Amino acid sequence: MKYSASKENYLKAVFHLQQAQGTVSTNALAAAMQTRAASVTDMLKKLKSQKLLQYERYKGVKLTAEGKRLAIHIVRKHRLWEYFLVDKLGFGWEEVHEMAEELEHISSKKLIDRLEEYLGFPDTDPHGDPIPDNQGRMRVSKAVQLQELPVRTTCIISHVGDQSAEIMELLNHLRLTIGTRLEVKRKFSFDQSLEVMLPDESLITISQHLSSNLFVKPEKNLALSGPES
Amino acid sequence: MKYSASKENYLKAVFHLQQAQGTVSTNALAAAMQTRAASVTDMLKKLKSQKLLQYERYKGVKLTAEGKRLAIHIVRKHRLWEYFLVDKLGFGWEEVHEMAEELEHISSKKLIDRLEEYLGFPDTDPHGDPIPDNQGRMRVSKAVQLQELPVRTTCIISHVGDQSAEIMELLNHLRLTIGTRLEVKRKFSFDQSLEVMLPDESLITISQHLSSNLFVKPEKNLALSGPES
DNA sequence: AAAATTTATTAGGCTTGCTTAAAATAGATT
DNA sequence: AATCTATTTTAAGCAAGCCTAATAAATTTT
Repeated sequence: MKYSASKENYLKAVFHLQQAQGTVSTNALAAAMQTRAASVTDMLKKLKSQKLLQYERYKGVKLTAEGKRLAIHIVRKHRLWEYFLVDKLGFGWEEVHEMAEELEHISSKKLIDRLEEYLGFPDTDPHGDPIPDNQGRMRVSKAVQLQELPVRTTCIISHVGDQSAEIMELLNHLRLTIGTRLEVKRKFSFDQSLEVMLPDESLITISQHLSSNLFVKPEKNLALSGPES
Repeated sequence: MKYSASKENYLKAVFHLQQAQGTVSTNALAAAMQTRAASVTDMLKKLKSQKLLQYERYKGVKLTAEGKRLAIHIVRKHRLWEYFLVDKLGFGWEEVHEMAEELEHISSKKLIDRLEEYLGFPDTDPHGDPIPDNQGRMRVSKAVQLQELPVRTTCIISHVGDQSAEIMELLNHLRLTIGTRLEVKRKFSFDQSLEVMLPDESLITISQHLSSNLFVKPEKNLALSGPES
């Protein structure tokens, strides 16, 4: 069965929102889809009648197994195309999101499987997000928010929560990319900002807003190993 | 300015039809678009109001300069994606048309220019049709219909007029591909069929219907050079 | 040239995905 | 518990792109 680009976008948005929230509200969806709550209610009824999600008036929404399967497949397409654009066509990781928003709706399953093979079965997209395999299995990322790390921890940036051009502009300016190694030096309780050290030993300050969007893999801290093994 | 996939498809269809016919009738368009004449009339009014084509009721239709520019750009995208699918992803030339019908509507101009570069600025798509450059210039093919060649001429298949799966099935069966060298051995006036010789010296018969869809580049006949140099 | 036929257009209606404005429900406040 | 407020739904309507049926114009036949 084929679904419209609009329906696919709703499924994808519910999928992403329910990662965080469990069940998704009409207003949250309207914000994510840049549309009005009334439009969302309309669409939820249609998607419910197609058994792609569970929906009770005034009670929010959750994907069914089938809805989730479809959503993951769209995420897979999005991330594989992003990888293609960066790795093969030489785009910057900050400029590929919009193009991938269109390419993710290309329907051929065979095409996306061949593309994955051509790209060498990459694990993650250029933003560090995991790429689901053709069975919908996604390697779970053990990344945590930079915000949550204690002082003196070393870590590596593994992905970026927000995908906006604005955050990309800031990250480029600070010379932060996927794979950059950081050490948390200080935390300021006043505004929850962090001071971190880059590989070249320079120090920069990161706002709470930014650090909550930076996901990192903690690195075993060689300098001081804690009490646990 | 961005146009819907449907509008782009109409422009492309008018472009292809007016190559042959000069001015295009409503019914011809309806057949090409697999829709009804009434729907075509509706759409022609919209495209006219956007100055993409010249249209007078009951008098058929022609693209304006701007409409033609857009149509060529869509053809460019279609053919570059086809080339990508065959050359990079390893699809057969007979299976890529449908996928390219979707991919041709991806809007980013930068993407298609980068893709062209990545592919090495190919001249023709896998069907032998010329790929317009990013200024819309198309290398004019000097190909003629196989049908029109005189007996004893040698030629090379350069492209295929029809893009259907049916013609592909037949060509695969006869082992005819772009680049195959042929010599016209006999012409039968009864049904306009041809007997041609393949590189392995085998002889096959080609119907008028097929030979009018096979475009060839005449090769200078080395065996017997005619009176003209 | 009138009649018959083909071709094209108009009229009215459907679905999808969106909108605004009004009404209903849920959740919070007193 | 009653009221207020925020959230959500319903109602009505619009544009795009399609449909069928009816009508009009052009073309062919007689």
